[in-house]
Amino acid sequence: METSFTEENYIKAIFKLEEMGKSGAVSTNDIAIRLSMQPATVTDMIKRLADKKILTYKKYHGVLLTAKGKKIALDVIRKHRLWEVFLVKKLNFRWDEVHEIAEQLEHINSEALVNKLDDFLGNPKFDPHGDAIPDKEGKMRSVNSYPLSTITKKQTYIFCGVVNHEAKFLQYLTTLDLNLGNTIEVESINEYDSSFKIKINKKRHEFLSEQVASSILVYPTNGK
Amino acid sequence: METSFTEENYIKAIFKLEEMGKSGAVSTNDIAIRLSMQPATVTDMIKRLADKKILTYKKYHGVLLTAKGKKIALDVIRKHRLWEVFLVKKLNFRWDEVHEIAEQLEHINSEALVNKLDDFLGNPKFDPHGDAIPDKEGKMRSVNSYPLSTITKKQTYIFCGVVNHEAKFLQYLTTLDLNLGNTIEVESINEYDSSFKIKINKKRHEFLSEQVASSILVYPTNGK
DNA sequence: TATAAAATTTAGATTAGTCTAAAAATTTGT
DNA sequence: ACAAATTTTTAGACTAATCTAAATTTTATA
Repeated sequence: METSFTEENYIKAIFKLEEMGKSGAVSTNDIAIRLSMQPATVTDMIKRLADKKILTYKKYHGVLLTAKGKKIALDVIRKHRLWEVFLVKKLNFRWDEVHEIAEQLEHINSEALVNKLDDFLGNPKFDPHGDAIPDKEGKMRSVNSYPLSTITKKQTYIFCGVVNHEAKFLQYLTTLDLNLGNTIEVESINEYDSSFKIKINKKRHEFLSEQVASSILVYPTNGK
Repeated sequence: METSFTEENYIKAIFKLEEMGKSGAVSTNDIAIRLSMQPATVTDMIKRLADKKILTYKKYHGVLLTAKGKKIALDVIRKHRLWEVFLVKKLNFRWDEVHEIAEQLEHINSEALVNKLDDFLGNPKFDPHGDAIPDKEGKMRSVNSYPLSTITKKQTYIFCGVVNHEAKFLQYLTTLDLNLGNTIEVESINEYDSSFKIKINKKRHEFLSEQVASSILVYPTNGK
């Protein structure tokens, strides 16, 4: 019934790959790459997870989480994101410092703890990177947001999340003083290199490369 | 350099046994009993810890922690006790509920986290059971307290700690509404069964068996 | 559509942490 | 001080999680 630290990391990785891949089974290789592990190791583990009914596995054809597997993944993600809120809001960590610590805290096993933590934090719906926090049942808000790089209309958007959680990237946004919830007014899009000229919070003008724009999620100020 | 979850539990157990035993090496058997493990398993582990210079080991003659081993133990104890304060003061857990959760949290590895947690809690000196919290350097307050059962003088004492951390025992104290910091006035001591008649906070009269009195730590209100 | 390339699995090995049973060393009780 | 009891260690085995190398299956391409 219990899942080990290691198993939880596999389950989380598979959950994220399923989300990204949109439809279709998740391959052994993709899991191996995501976890920096050898494919042979992954084969062993997915056999064990299949025995535990956490996923379905067809030899040479990848895996899919069962409902049970998805629930475990969502529980771990819930804990990860709540702990990130705690670290930023209560302990004053920066948003680029919390990921590694939350990777440890997410495996602490106590239903009472996660629920009391949730209440203590005021039942937040989003973590410091703008990711939605699943509730006890695994349900979470779905926000219609898009990478800034896919935007073509020159209008005003709200910066509501990041795709990339690397410290270097987050620190770069901090140097721009670009924070979650800020408005981003698209002033022009460079056809040649797909870079953006924007105005942040109706005040400062900034330049964003395509690389940066593709890691920034926004939604339009009007429709949402 | 890093210590595993399992190693940390051995180190902590040995530290506590050294404290209890007062002088002399800690035996394989005592460690095995404390950790509910087979002596053969303990022998294996202490060999590994000796290789890592965490303790000194002489075959058939038990172990003693090195300075390095003691520092690791104190770091784990510091984390355990700070997390207990967090659970009780911030998340409203009862003092009888926090031990198991803190047993997990104490192994989270992040110096920044423990130090920020310490500050967030206001740098507490004692945990919810009255145990002193080591600081960054491993130093902690030493309080001259004694089990109530060793008291012979009929005077007023302060209830400042418990020896026994079992939930059942703590819950019993809660039903008596006997809390850390309360005054305990010793009214009489039964010679026959060593039980105590006391007055709590100058208000309520209660009866404590020798068994309970031996798990309660007090210090006199005048001298300390 | 046959074959080369890529992905996946199998086989065999390693380490940490655990066990039981047997052997060895120490301690204890006359 | 020696035999019995107790404690500790050794030997051999197991599981979870990992690896490398070789074999197999699938996929892509010419």
